[in-house]
Amino acid sequence: MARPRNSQPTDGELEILKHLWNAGPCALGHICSLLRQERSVATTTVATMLTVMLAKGLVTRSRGSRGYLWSAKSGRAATTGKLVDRFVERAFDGSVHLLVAHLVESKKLTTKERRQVLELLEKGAAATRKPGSALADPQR
Amino acid sequence: MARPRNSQPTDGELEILKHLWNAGPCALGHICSLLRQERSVATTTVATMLTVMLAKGLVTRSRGSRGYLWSAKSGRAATTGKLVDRFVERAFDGSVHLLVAHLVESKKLTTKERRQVLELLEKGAAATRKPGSALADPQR
DNA sequence: GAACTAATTCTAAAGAAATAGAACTTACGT
DNA sequence: ACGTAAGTTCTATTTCTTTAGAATTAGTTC
Repeated sequence: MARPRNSQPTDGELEILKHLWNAGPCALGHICSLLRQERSVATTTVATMLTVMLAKGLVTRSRGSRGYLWSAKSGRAATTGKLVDRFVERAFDGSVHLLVAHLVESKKLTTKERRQVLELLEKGAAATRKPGSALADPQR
Repeated sequence: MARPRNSQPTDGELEILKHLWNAGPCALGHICSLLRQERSVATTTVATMLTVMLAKGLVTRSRGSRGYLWSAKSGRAATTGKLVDRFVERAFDGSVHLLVAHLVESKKLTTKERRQVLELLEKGAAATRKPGSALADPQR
């Protein structure tokens, strides 16, 4: 069987994935119009990107009325999780705690956001799940 | 006047910056030996990267006994902050709150880390909260 | 001061990413 | 059924990153 070829999406690929997550399976033309809400792009450019993404295992496709319907292969949460993992590895030497400390210490969180985070932590701590628990598995 | 050319460091460049942050101004050879703790790399490769980084405004250099001494231009915190900004923009459409929510909801934070985050938040938010708030006790 | 070696600069190739033109296929509407 | 527009595939260019050889410059050492 073909190796999964576990590549991370590039910036452009991520834009496409976001639209696919929002809209579900799309034809090429629809993806193009979604992207064109932000910037101009040729149809063939998007087609080439989708082909690359197919080879990378980021999208799947099924026959539609005309051509294919393209879908994201992994869900938003799973993909985002991998992106976070990679970023933490790259910028914080793998320490999530360092990232969170940075966020909290920087001015990036408003007072309101801080309170919302506290609430989230409260909920999370209430369940007191030990590490390794199957809860919140991003692989969906 | 020369535009600052405000580029983000690539993965390889970030590795070099990390070493410069730790070690302070270094000669080329020293940077190479630091990098070679992880992987093998030719001296000319590192030299080329440093030249590119100089053009990007990521490093500065001053005359040393032999050749230059290279230094990171911006500190760790400032650079990391920009990296976080960019990542949040890219993966979470600019919402730090979404990133934090993801971290809290995923299993990425251990119970201990969660408590440490709470403590950090306590410090930061202390001014805005009323004494005796139930939020102060994560183990409840 | 001659040899050794660190460092620099120049050149360049390979790979990834983004871009799109050209040509071909095919479904849809009238 | 026939043309148009959508979709695909192939090819190709540009830019960026990583990589490093070759040639050169210049301290260090003996």
